Amino acid sequence: MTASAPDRPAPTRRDRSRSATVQEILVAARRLLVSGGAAEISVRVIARDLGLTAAALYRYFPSLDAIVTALAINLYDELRAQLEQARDAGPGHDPAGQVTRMAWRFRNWALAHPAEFGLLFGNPVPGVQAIERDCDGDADHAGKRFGQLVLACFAELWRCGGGHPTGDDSVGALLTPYRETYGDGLPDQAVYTFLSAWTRLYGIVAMEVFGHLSWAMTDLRPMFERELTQLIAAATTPRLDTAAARTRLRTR
Amino acid sequence: MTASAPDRPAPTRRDRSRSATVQEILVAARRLLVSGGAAEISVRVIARDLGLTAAALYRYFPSLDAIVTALAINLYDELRAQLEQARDAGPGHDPAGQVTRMAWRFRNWALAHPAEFGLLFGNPVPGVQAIERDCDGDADHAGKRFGQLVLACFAELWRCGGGHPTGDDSVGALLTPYRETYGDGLPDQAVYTFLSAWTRLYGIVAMEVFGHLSWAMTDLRPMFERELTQLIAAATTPRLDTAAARTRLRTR
DNA sequence: GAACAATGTAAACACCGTTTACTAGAGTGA
DNA sequence: TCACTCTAGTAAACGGTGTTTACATTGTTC
Repeated sequence: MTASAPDRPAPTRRDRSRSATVQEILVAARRLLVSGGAAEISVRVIARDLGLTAAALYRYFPSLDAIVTALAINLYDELRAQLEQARDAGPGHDPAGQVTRMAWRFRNWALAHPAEFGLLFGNPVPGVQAIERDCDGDADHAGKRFGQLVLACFAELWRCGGGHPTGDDSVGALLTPYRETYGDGLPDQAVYTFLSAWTRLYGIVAMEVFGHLSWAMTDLRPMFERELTQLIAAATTPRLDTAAARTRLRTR
Repeated sequence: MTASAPDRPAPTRRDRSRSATVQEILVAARRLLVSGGAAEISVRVIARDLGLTAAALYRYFPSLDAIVTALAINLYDELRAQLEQARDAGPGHDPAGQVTRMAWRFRNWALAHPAEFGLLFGNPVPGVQAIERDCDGDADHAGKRFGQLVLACFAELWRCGGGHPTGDDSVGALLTPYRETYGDGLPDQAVYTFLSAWTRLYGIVAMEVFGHLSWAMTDLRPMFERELTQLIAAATTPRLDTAAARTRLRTR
């Protein structure tokens, strides 16, 4: 991140001091994010926290948006590390357990860090959109890497569950962005099922974190749990849910 | 909204001029919202648009947040009107068709008005949170009225579909906020199924509007369609999905 | 030690939300 | 009609923001 050349040019004392300051800036930025949302992040307040002038921060970041961007990348990394840890916190080859643990870890992280979740997965913010814009086609895209992490486990679950391709492959055409990055190692149906599952879980977590369902429900944990077990089942024995629903509709 | 007393005191010429200015303010605020998100809404820019001084706006709204709040209420009303129109744009008694049309209208409105959707259903914004805070327990709560509108049709669909209560009523305890406002005219299972359906559709729409799935998928319309047909089926013949999934899990 | 890049500052610019004091004018009751 | 009140507007100010500029200082390096 800090070293630009592929052959590390022996980080000097100033380099270390510099990256330490960068980290201090991001820590202060996160404190502001937590205290009152992304709008609260301010160059002058961060500078005050570090005992600096606002103008000094421009030696480290070209703009406020760049600070928000760097913070968002950090948060993506943190969340990804959380999921990796959850994935590896169980027995050897157990894709169902891995996916389950990762899903729960995601929900727990989101509820414990609502402001951070809002920055990454809520309303688009200029600094966060920049991540997706500037890294187009790059495998280093934070959102892609995050999706890829979960998808890898889900794919293993799909394979072990004996996922057969169904006759319905109408979704294939929609997956071109995915194909461009990850190729065609997985059947359309597997990728689609994963994206549908991810969307369902995201919806529940977002509803809960944003409080948009608080007028009706106190706790969305049971809903998350049901959805999750259903999704694991759908991944191991695919087609059952959708095929049943379609048959049911046709016979009405 | 403008008249405070229950017996209208004959709106004078000044009253009309006043509410016209209020509307102008909200129109300008919406233009800013559309142009670049909620953060773009600014007292001074609105005033400039109307040919006024910034201070003049404080004769109409006590703060910028209050303007955002009023705008959000307006948007809720607009969306509600859209859904009502979609509901009534079909044959007489057809709850399944009504719910389907409302769902599609919701998605279309969200995609056509991403900034507005973001204000209402995205990251919590101070001015929008105020709606939910100040109207606590009040039936005039915008979010509640919105939910109630869809729920009414869904409930009719549930009744006509021969919805039976299942043995699983563990979700009842979670619905206390709902019960406090709407009483117990509907079985727990019906309310829960509705909330689950609403959450699923919300997740898909939010993913698409916010662009969080653009790295993998171009168009979430087919996903929305599948989810919707599944949900209609689940409402008319409940228990089938969850019961099947649970049995499937148990026999693994 | 001299040259040089990195890091900091102070000051300014153009914005922002909000408050205050003040004024022109419309509406109203005697 | 006159006097009074209330409304809707203004200008000016206060403290806040992101950002740029010119300048000073410090640390590294030859």
